[in-house]
Amino acid sequence: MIKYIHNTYLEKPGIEHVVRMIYDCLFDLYGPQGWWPLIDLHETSWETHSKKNYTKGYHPGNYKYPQTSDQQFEIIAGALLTQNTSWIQVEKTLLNLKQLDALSPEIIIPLNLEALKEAIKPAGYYNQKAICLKNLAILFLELKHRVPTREELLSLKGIGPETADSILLYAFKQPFFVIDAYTRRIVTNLRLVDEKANYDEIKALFEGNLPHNPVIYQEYHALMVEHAKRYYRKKVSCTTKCPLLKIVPD
DNA sequence: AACCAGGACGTGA
DNA sequence: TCACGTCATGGT
Repeated sequence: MIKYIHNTYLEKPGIEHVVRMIYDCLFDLYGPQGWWPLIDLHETSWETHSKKNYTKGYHPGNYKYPQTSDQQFEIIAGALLTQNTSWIQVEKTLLNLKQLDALSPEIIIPLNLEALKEAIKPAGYYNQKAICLKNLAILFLELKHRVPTREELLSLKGIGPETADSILLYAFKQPFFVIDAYTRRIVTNLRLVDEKANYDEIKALFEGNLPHNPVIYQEYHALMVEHAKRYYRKKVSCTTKCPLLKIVPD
């Protein structure tokens, strides 16, 4: 008996196995990624990090972050700032904000808008991002340590599905899988979804075939980014050499 | 010197 | 719904 389902990936047998195998393969290749990066981690946490993979800001194998309210807000800010922007530019902006002592919502909200825009400049789109960052700060305080709903985040102008999921997954450790441009390129190249699949369809591919575990979601997403940086750059991309092609059917 | 980077939004078809 | 232009800085 044949089930008719719109999404092509559901027509393929064993998709759950494929999704989990990709994770195992990437983890074997690259190891834990230590997302979300934070601009300065406590010195005491150094020993608990696997030193050899450690890059500034990342904390591979350590899933206890964020530990403070300010770290939580730093992740939220980073998720917004990195929209269509490389992380190096986001780091500059985060350091600018830190210099203004503005990496906390209480300071950002009353901060002079022009000063905020100036700090955000390295990350681009500074006019929109400055407004949005203030609105995020306001929402964050209104929450009073409650976890926001996805709808609350999406209701803010400038917060789309990926940023909302990033905030929920990395700042609040909720099981919302993040789909970014890299992840899209990989799963379409592997023919796991149709090329014109929308955000929610790709999201469902992962959420529907993995344990609803935020640690797995975090690691998986970060691994996809690392992998894509090696095989799926827009220029000089070598998608035909992607090692995952060997373990995926077809 | 174009092209791209861990997107989102407004518009018109 | 969906394709397309726009937002903007700084790397390669």
